[in-house]
Amino acid sequence: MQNVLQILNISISKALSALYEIQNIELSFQKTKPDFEGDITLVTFNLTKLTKVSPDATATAIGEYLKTHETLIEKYNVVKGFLNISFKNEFWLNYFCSVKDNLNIGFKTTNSSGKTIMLEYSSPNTNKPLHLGHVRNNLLGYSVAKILSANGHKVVKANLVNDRGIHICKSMLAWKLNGNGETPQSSGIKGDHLVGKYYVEFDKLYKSEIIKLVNEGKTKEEAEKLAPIILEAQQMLLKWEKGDAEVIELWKTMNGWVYDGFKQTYANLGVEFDKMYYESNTYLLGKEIVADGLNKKVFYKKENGSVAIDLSNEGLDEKIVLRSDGTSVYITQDIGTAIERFKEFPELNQLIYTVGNEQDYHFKVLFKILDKLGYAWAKECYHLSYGMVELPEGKMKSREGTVVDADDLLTEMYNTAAKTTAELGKVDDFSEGELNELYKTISLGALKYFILKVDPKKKMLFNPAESIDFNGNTGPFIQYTHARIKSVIRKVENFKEFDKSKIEINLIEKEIIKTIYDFESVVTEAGNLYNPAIISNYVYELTKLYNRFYHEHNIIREENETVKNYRLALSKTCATVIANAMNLLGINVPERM
RNA sequence: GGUCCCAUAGCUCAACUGGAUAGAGCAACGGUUUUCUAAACCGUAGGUCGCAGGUUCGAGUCCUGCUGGGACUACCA
Repeated sequence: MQNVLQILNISISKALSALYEIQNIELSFQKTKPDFEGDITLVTFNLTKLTKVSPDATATAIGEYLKTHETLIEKYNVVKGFLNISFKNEFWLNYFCSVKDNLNIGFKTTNSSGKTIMLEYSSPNTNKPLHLGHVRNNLLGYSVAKILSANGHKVVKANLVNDRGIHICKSMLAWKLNGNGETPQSSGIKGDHLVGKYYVEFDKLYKSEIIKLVNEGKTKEEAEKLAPIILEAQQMLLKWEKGDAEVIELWKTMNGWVYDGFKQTYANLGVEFDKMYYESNTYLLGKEIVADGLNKKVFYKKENGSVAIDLSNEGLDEKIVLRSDGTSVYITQDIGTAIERFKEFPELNQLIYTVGNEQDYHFKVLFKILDKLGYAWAKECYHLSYGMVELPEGKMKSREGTVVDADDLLTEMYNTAAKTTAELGKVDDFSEGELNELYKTISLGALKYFILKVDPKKKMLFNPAESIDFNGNTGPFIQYTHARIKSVIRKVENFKEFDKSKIEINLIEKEIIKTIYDFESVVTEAGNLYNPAIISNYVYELTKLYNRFYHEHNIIREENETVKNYRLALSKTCATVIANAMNLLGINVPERM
C-alpha cells in the first residue's frame, strides 16, 4: 500500500518539473475540508512565485497533469488556489481490503524502532493518598507509554517513590503521638488514607503550637521554626538518616501501609510499572558528580562552602547543587539518578519525566546542568509537563479539604456507571461478576477519556458533574459505539468475503475509510508530541462518523449480499480501530453495554 | 522585581503547527425508534479567536506592546 503523500509528492514534483522546470520545492498538503470535494488538497500559493502564474492557473495545470499522468487519481477541482485532489475509489477500496483483517492497525511491531525510552510517571509521596492531580499524571504517563510502544519503541515505565524526608516524618510523628497504635487492620482504613490522616493530624498540632507561640509574643515566622513538634520531626529525620532502629522500623511499617493502599489504587486505575525506584535508595546519589563537576569547573564553591552553578547566561539563575554543610538538595539527587539510569540501561535513548508544569524551571535547570557536565544524552531528556487540574470552585487545596481523592472518585464513577447501566437495562442477563467488570470498564473509560482528551500542556477544569456524563464526547459514548458494532456483527453467522470489484463506495463510507487510513499517522503524531489528546480527538471523530453511517445505511438488513458483507467488514474494522485507539488511552472497550 | 505558561460560543474543549466559510460536546429549543443497541442520529440558535499594532499572498496560530489569570523564582521536595 502506497502512502498518499508519497504518491502525490512524487507526481507533483514531476508535474512542476515538466510544467515549470521547478525542482526540489516543499509541497504543502492538507486534508480537504468537508465542504469541498476531494481527498487531499495542495496549497499552491507558495508555488506561484516560481510558476509565475496565478494560484488558480498553477493549481489547474498541476491538476490536469495529475489526471493524465497519475493513474490512481480520479479527478480534481480548483477553488481559490486550492487544488483538491480525489483518488479513485478503487484506491481506497484496495487500501481498506489491505487492512480490514489486521487486528493491529496503527501499531508498529514492538521494538521495531530500536529505540529504548524510560518514562517516569506517578512518583507519589508516601505521606498521603493519591488525589486527582496524581490521577492526571498516572493516566497521562501510562497512555504516553502505550503510545510510544505503539510507535515501535521499547518503553521502561518507571516510578520514583518519594518515601523519605521531612513530610514522611510528620505523619510518623503524629501517629506516634496520637495514634494509639492504630493500624489499617484495627481501623479498617486503607493504609494510604490512614497515613494521610496523621499527616493532617500533624498539621493541626503544628498549627495550634504556632498559635500558642504567637500568643506568647513570637512572630509567625519564629513560631513556625520554634514549634516543638516541627523540631521533633526534624530530629526524627536526622535519626532516620543515621539509621536509628526504632525510627526505621516505624518508617517501614507506615510506608508498608501506604504501599498496600497504592497497590489497590494503581490496580483500580489500571496502571503499572516495570521499574520501581525509591528515594531512600537514591537520595544520596549525585554527590560524587558534584565533586567531579567542581574539578571540571562546571560548578564552583561559594564563600560559605556551598556549591553552585551559574546559569545566568542561559537565562536562568544561579543554582545551589550542594549545601554548605555538604548535604544534597533535590536537584543533586536528580542529577545522580539520571546518570545512574543511563548506566543501568546502556541502551537507553531517551528519558522522559512526567511531572507537573510547576516544575518547568526545575527541569530546565536539571537538563542544562547535565548538558554542561558533558553528558551527550542530556539532549534526550524530556520533561513531559502537564497543567494543573482545577475544580469549578478553584484550585485543590489539601488544607481546605477541597482535594478530590482518587479512591473516592473511582467509587463515585463506578456507582454512576452501575446506576446508568441498570436504568438502560441492556445487560440484565449479566452475572454479578460480568456486571462488576462492565461497571469498572465504563467508569474508568469515562474518567480516563475525560482527562486525556485535554491537551496535557493545558491546565484542565475537572467538573465532577461533567466527568460522569456518558453522552456526547465521552469515553462511554465511544465504548457504546464499539459495543453496538459488536452487537451487529454477532447477529451474522456467516461472515463472507465480498467481491470488491462490485462495490461502489458511498460518501460516508469513503470518509470512514479515509479516517481509518489516518490512524497510523495519528499514532505517530501522538507519539512525537507525547499527546494522548490527539488519539482522543481522532477516535471521537471516527466514532461520530460511524454512528452517522449506522443511522443512514443498512448493514445486515442490506439486501445486496456483496454490499452487506462489505459493510460488515467496514464495521468490524471500525471496531478494531476504536479498540486500538482506546487501548492507547488505557481504556478497555466492552462487547456489550 | 525577573523568567515562563495561558486567554477561542453561556460552560468544557478542538482547529492537522501559517491556509478555504474557526469546529465538537454540554446546556437551550425542535425533530427521529413496530426496522441492525436511542449511552444514538438530524436540525435551530449561539463567535470582534482578551485588546492594539506589526510581519505576509494569507494570522486563532509568528513578532511587539497592553490587560487579565496562573506557575516558578529556597542551602524545600
